[in-house]
Amino acid sequence: MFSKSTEYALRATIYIAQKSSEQNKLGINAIAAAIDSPLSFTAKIMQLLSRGNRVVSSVRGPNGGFFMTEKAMKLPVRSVLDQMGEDEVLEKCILGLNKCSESKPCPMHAEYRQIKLDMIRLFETKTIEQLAADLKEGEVYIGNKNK
Amino acid sequence: MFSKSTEYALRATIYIAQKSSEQNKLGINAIAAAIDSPLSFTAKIMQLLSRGNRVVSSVRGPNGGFFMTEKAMKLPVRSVLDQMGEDEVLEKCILGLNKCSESKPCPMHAEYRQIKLDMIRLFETKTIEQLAADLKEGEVYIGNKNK
DNA sequence: CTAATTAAAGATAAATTTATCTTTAATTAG
DNA sequence: CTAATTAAAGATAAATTTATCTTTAATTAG
Ligand code: FES
Ligand code: FES
Repeated sequence: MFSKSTEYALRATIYIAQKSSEQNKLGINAIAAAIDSPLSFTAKIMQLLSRGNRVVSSVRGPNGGFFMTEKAMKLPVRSVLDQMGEDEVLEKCILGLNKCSESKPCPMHAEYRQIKLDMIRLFETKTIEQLAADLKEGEVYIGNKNK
Repeated sequence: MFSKSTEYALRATIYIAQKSSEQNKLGINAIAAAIDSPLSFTAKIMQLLSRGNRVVSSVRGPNGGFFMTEKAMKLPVRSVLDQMGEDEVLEKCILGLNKCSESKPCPMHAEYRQIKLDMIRLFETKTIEQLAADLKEGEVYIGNKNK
């Protein structure tokens, strides 16, 4: 479905939303360890994810790190896709035609249509904050280690 | 969602199902032109797709080419994924955890669960033949050119 | 101001996917 | 049997994605 970059970005965002605040920032080491992702690659992804401080915010220097504002946590999960430049990914034709449309549909379009709409609705209505809350409950996992 | 290889494989299969028969085989040129895919790459994909003659069948030499048996056309679309070695793709965790499961779910699992089941059901119940029938009606497109 | 700390930026590298091209094998028509 | 035709197999190459490493810039504590 998503690229590794986007997967890590989603996991990192949810983790930061749950663990950090402007007073308590998270370093890249803590993030990569928690979401079980390659350190340097995750650092690269965090650059994209925090660019413009729209979704995740970052500060350099001692006591610096990554965090999210209360406002950013209320954004839909889709914002992470947008920030990563993957905003088209949910709209694509499942058979790879250049464009998914009602007027020139592929053979799977009619059946796939509702699934696609459900997917878009999920990403547009669910907020980062809501996912972070589930993580806080401890009933859900963000890495493979399940420490 | 799928790799380019799998997208071309799905499109090629549906096209072959609609246009070919054991008496009327399709050459690789005709297939690539119809589904609007790169010729040589498609040839490679057709090798995988026809290996074992499970989904698509192939015959070499004059009047050779690709075709599908009546029986193969009744297979679920999922068989194409299996044949391409992409049989795990529908089962994956949307956040990229090693394993999607009820016992160690990711933060999106609960909401994604139904979408995933819908997707699996679509690929397991819809047959290649059914998709080909829609294509025959001309209400549906398998390439970008829409000739 | 200086040293320490942290992310940003940039340069590469490794791995994978996508794509192309050439040679071989099978099959058929004549 | 021979020539023609077609896919299979194999060797590369190009492009993209994933990953790593080094240098730079920002920021803070002292
Ligand atoms: S056109 Fe293929 S999914 Fe909509
Ligand atoms: S565990 Fe992530 S989708 Fe099931």
